[in-house]
Amino acid sequence: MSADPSPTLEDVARVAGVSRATVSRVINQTRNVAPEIQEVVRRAVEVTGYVPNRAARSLVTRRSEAVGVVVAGTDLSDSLNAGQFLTDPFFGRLLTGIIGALKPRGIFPALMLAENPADDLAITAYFKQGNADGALLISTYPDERLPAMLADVGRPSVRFARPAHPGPVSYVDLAHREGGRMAAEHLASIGRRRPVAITGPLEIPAAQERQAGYEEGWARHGCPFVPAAEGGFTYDSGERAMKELLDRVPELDAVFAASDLMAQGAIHALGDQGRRVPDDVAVVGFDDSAPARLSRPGITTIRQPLEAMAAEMVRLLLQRIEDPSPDPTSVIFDPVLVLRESA
Amino acid sequence: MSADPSPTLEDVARVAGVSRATVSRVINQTRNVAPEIQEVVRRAVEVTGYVPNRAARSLVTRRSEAVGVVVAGTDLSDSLNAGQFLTDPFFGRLLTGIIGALKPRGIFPALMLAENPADDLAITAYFKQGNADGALLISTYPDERLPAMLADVGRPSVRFARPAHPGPVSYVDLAHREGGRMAAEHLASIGRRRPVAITGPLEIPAAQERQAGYEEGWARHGCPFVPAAEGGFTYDSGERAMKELLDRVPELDAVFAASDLMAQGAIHALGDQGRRVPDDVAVVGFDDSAPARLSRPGITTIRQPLEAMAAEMVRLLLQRIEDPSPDPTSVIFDPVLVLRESA
DNA sequence: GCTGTATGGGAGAGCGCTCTCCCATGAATT
DNA sequence: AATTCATGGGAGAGCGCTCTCCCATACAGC
Repeated sequence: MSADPSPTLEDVARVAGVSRATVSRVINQTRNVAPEIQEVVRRAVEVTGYVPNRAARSLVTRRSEAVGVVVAGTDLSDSLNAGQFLTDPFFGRLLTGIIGALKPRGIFPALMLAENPADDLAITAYFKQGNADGALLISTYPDERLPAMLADVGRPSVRFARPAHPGPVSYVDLAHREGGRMAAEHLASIGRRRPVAITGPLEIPAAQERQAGYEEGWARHGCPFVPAAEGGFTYDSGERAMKELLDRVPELDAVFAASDLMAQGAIHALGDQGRRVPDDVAVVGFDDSAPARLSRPGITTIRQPLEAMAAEMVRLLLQRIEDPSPDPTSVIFDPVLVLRESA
Repeated sequence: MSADPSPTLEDVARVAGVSRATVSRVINQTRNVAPEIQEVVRRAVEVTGYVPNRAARSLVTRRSEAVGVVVAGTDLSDSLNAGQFLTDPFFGRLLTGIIGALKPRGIFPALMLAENPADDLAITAYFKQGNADGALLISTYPDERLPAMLADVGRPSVRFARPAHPGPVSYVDLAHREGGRMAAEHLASIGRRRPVAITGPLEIPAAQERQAGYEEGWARHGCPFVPAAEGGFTYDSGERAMKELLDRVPELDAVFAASDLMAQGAIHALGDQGRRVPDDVAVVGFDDSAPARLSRPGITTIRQPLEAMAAEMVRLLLQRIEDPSPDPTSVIFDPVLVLRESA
């Protein structure tokens, strides 16, 4: 069963009675080969159990047929934090989407965590060695170094979320502003009039835009000012922000939290103060992550089509690997309002 | 900055004024080289920005210096489920541990999901092509096919958790029985006398052993029979099992749930019935995952040292890649009781 | 008939490394 | 002084592919 010296093209050629070149042509469908010879070759491949040697092929094609998924962002150097990031449902959906989109090409992505500048260097070296042809970057915080470093070693990258500053990187993003607007629209449509907001970290463009859209939406409904507290996307920060807002705006009846986790924290804080959700206060989250689906009450939220976005990232990257000449491009996806119990 | 034609060994040799072989020796520290020449070579590497070409090296060494992490288990074909598995905190900790242990070697693991037999084939082909030297297998359910398939193509694998049937695979596991025993011991030590259990799926060896240990522990404390309900490791199944047990054994005062998620579900069910935790009923979970830490009350649990286990998996795999001749080995880790509020 | 042109196959160079030989040198042994 | 031997360097083969040439054949057009 296990042929120790793995068969080579030469072996297949001998069995098929043709030259190495012909076998290569059949396998790569790179030029016309007479149908009957194709058949013979294919049978020989079958018989020998031949599988092309990736290293040999890569050596001449200068392609590894591999891609890397780089997870960057907050300092993950304490393992707890890193574990939590990998654990983030948001990330899980994205990664699953990436793996699924890569599977038909027989590619399995290499996973890397970029926690500090030393990691950036190691990752760049990894790409330069030719271990992977391109990178998919996922980072919660705008990260400018890697795309440029990778571009320097001739490796294209596609980023999830728009970078803070334009660079040599394509990206896929959500229409965050539109998402915020949808949240306001929905809350207004169910008769709420005293909105507040729990924003994400405002140095993140996405957090800014969600908030801007939300405010814009309320402005249209005659509510020019929306009290807001800044959170950090986490459960605890949502809880804290909610407490603060309850102090500042006791009469509030609607909350938009820029992440489901913060929405969950907010709902907890509301419960502690005896406010019922959604009767007293309606809550809308963002992401449509597991907490939104599973917690009680289920959280009405703005869904990011992460699987589709992941597939698009893959498509963009493979395209740029194929032909690096065109400029980086970006694709923006529309969010979807998902109704549950909280609003 | 970006040298389009990446420098080769030849280039470095020319700059250093030595032969290709000498440069190779310095880089790989493979034979004695005069210190002053080493210095010259190292400077030449610096100057040229040389990085060895992985493909060329792999072609001759027949090593890819890559490893794969294969996530197998329940049918993940619906993306929801798969996303959830990647999302599992258990998995996140393990994966983080693996990545961390691999990092010093400059290896970034390729992530693969094995959802069905076709995937097994694709994964095996991937390894046979020489894309990776060995596999780390993580599956919640005993999976027999892959280790043998990989062994057939000459790739060692290390599994997380003991396989149902012995095979050509090393593994790392927890002393589950001991964990169950610890849970019983602790519950008995705080004066509980009416224990019940929510087990994991009993076709899983680990679930069986946790339960066996738990029963053994109680037997020592004069409680030969422990009512049990089977769950599926999930939140919902824990809630359901708890309800069933409350019906069957209304006087219960202690619960051991074979996963933190089930413990969380159980606590929820207990709350619905007006039972206070831990005053009326003490609850012990298993894993020490995020839910155990973050939920209220915090769940007293049996911790798996997943990071250490992941590091050991990596160690075992690299060792077997280095020298495949010795038989597969296994390493068993001891669990740790983590005290929180629930018991 | 001869040339022109597809069509399909083979020969062989060469991708960038590693590693086995082999050789030059100088120190140690006799 | 002659021989052995350890030490450190170079030459060059070859890993398994791809791909550019080149050539043989078949068939069309004149």
